[in-house]
Amino acid sequence: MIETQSWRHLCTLLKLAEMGAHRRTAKISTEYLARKLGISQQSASRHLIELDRKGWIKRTTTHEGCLIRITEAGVAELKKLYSNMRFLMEAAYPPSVTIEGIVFSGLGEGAYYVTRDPYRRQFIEKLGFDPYPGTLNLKLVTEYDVKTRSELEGYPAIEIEGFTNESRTFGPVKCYPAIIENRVKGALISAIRSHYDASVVEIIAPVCLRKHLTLKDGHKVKVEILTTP
Amino acid sequence: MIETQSWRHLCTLLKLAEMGAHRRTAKISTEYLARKLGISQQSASRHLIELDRKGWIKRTTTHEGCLIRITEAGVAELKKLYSNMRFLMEAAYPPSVTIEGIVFSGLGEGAYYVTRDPYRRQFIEKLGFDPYPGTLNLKLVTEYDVKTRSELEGYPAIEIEGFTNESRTFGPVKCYPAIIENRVKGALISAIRSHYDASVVEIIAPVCLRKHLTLKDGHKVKVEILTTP
DNA sequence: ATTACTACTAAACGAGTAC
DNA sequence: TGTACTCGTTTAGTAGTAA
Repeated sequence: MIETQSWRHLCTLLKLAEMGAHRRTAKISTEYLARKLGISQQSASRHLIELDRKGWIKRTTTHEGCLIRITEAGVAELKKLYSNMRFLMEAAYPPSVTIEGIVFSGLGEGAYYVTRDPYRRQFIEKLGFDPYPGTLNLKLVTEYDVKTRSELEGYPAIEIEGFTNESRTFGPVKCYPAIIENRVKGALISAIRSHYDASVVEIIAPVCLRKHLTLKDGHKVKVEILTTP
Repeated sequence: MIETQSWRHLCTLLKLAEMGAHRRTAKISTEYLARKLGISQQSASRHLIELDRKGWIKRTTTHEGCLIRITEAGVAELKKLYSNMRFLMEAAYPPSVTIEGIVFSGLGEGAYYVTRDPYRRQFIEKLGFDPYPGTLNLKLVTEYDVKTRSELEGYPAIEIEGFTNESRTFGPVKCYPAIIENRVKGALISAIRSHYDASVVEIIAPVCLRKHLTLKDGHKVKVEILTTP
């Protein structure tokens, strides 16, 4: 989110802001800034030169110290970091989690459920794609993946309503938008079939994932689940 | 506020938090972290070791990556930075401003005003000290200092009410708690005497500043004004 | 007083590689 | 795959000092 090279400059900028330079032109000597940063006067001087070159501060050097004002661009950098942190500290759940599982073949009922029209229409409406008729089954093999998947239950999901037709009842389904193998947008769906345990997940996508990603049974697949729908 | 040496670690910690490691144990390979930070895998590895040693993260290395969880101490560091930034970005005025002025002798009326009982009782009650009978006059010589002083008008001040006695009316006074020469707590007072212009300020303190700081006319004095009373 | 240059030192980094 | 060590290189930091 923020380039590493910028960090050192961001620190200095933050300290300048603590001295009020983001609201008003502040008179700050390099020696004073250096003391506040715990570095040498020479380094502080260099930092200021670099920040100026970068356009993050506007500076006038006088024989009594520097008159420093953080520019719009500089303030924008600080705000970026701030809103980033605010999101981080105040969000109740992470923006995304990643799990890995091993491809295996189910009994093929996935296709049956996914293509039931009441489900399908909701997938199109709420997920934004018409799912390929079939699900990709993944077996979660590590304790970490199973735990991560179970934590998903606490996060907000896209709810697909259940329905009843002449012969039987189809339960509600929770969907989590996901990115499969960093490339394909799809969704993790839960509870279509309750007879699989917590160590199994099913993935749908607008395309046939097996073909599209040339997957075979036993392959390991990475799924990044987006928790902010 | 934050030691310079910590900043590099704080960056890495922040990135780990972005991956959710402040809420849950996250599986993060050094190579992945390195890519996100824009550094080498070796450096990321070293950073993790150092964060672990520092007690900011708890780590288990496996052959599939590291299981990383930010500790209480680590989260505390992030929160410290966050609240620091929040204060910075959301406050309407800086926590303190510093001005410098040259000592000069007034006509001695400062003592008269400061010792009027209705004023004096309010100084004791609202500023927490009994002012030395007399004011230190400072002439602001740079444009910067005059401008800074004028900005003070917009900040919240301690209000001393005016009063009327048998002979005349004494106007209200605004006070700003201040630290003089980094050592003595006092206050900048405004509008006791309106015939001085904006380039003059008067300082009161519980002690005689001229004696206490061995000041003479022409000496330069630094006053840090606290804007959060 | 200041700022900031040059020359040098210390620290961080990353390539190669062992495990 | 992974992590993390050594070691040469690069970068950041400091001391001295000119302006």
